[in-house]
Amino acid sequence: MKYRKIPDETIRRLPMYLRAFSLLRTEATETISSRQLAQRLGLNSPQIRKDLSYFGAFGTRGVGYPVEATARRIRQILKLNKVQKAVLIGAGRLGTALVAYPGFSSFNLDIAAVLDNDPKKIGKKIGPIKIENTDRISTLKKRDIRLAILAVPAEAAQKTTENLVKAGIRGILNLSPCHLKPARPVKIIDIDLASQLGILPYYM
Amino acid sequence: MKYRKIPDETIRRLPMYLRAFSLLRTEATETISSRQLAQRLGLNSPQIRKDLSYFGAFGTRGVGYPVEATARRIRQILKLNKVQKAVLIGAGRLGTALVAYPGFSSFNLDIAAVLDNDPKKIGKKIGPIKIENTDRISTLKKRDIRLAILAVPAEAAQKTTENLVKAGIRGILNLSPCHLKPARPVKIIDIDLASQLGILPYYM
DNA sequence: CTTTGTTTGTGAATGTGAGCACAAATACCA
DNA sequence: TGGTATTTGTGCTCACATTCACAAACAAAG
Ligand SMILES: NC(=O)c1ccc[n+]([C@@H]2O[C@H](COP(=O)([O-])OP(=O)(O)OC[C@H]3O[C@@H](n4cnc5c(N)ncnc54)[C@H](O)[C@@H]3O)[C@@H](O)[C@H]2O)c1
Ligand SMILES: NC(=O)c1ccc[n+]([C@@H]2O[C@H](COP(=O)([O-])OP(=O)(O)OC[C@H]3O[C@@H](n4cnc5c(N)ncnc54)[C@H](O)[C@@H]3O)[C@@H](O)[C@H]2O)c1
Repeated sequence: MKYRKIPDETIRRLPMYLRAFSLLRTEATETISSRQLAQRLGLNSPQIRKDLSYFGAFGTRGVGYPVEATARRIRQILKLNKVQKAVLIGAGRLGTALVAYPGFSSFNLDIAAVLDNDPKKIGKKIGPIKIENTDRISTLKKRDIRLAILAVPAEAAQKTTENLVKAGIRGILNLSPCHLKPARPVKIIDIDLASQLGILPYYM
Repeated sequence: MKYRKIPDETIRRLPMYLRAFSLLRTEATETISSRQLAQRLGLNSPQIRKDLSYFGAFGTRGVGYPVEATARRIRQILKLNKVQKAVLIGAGRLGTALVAYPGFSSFNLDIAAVLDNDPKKIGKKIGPIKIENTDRISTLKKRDIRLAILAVPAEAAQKTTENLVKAGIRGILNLSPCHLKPARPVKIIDIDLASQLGILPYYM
């Protein structure tokens, strides 16, 4: 295929593909066709083929995609072939749920630090990991932490973002219901749970 | 404007607009221009104007949009002008965080029931609300609960979905990392937190 | 009442992504 | 070796979404 910019939507789907391929491996499946995979994921099969073909041809015609090799390739594309460390800011209700979640490790994602500004929480542990004071944000760079999960109250989100960017953070998963304006351009993914629930009644 | 189908993307943004207008009301602002609002939300101003214009003209040229009236109108469009009750299935780490979250009420969303199948949890309380056994799913219809938040392990998600649909649920916010196949067509919104975090390294 | 400045509402243009349809490639069998 | 059944990879078309650009509407001031 001649060169074309890779759609953001394709990137957005890759982790889903990766999870499916990982699961197939545990089922000892060697190959899977785009049709079968589409069936599982609720997509159209040309969608999957096109998505994967952006990164070269790694299926076999008449057979399908090799599970092991394709998983490895997707991990490589997403830069998830080595462990990526993340910091959680805000050890509140949502934050602690995330830290305890074992599902990140299958993507090679590791919440390696937790920061909060509540003196009563600092020093306490969530599982194996100790909550640190927010001022330790400046140590993130040398600890090789480049991703952040932002789970602080909305009022604190903008200021925290500025500090994160100063600390060399390159990507932020923002769970607070507000628009962040980073000083330098940084990839930000917003997840607004309440808004999402608020959409549902419209479709009833 | 002549009739045109309302884009899903427009609907997706309405809760954001609603939140912004609600906030403006607390700031005692009477009107706001699309430019100012766009600035706050990180959008383009024509985007906002077009979105709102799908539902008729309710701004004033030269002035902007009336905060109070527009908020009311958006609530009406999203069917959030009356309280919408939701059930949470799965009182685990993520589920309890959601139940405790006060931010739903500003959308008139109310988590009115919590179900789990763990005998140790049934009967316990999360804040003011008692955890019920999963078999009580059949009582949801007569309790006027039409929305569900699904926060059970992935293995249980499909079976639970089938039961929810049987129980008359019309919309599901799915937090488990798998694709659901409802027996009848029902609006499902998937939020896959781990996948979202998994996207970030690509953009570094 | 007219002029000036502002902001909406919207047709048109542009951009982006999804889905179709089919040639090319491979496996398998007779 | 030739024929049949699959399934990939991809150009093309269509659908959807965003952005532009400007006329129409309104406020305020002189
Ligand atoms: N809990 C949910 O289900 C839910 C749902 C939707 C959105 N959210 C959003 O997620 C965010 C967190 O929600 P939560 O329910 O966990 O809130 P929470 O109040 O339980 O936790 C917030 C945590 O952030 C800490 N904090 C406050 N200011 C800080 C700062 N400047 N620096 C570092 N830490 C700080 C607090 O000490 C607290 O531990 C909020 O923005 C909320 O709107 C939460
Ligand atoms: N915790 C997170 O941060 C996080 C992040 C991403 C995705 N998720 C997803 O959200 C879902 C819930 O995650 P969690 O961390 O809260 O898990 P959890 O194990 O803490 O909680 C799951 C709860 O569901 C209950 N349950 C199990 N089977 C059930 C059934 N058939 N009917 C009713 N209840 C049942 C369990 O008793 C438990 O209380 C999972 O699918 C998980 O993959 C969670």
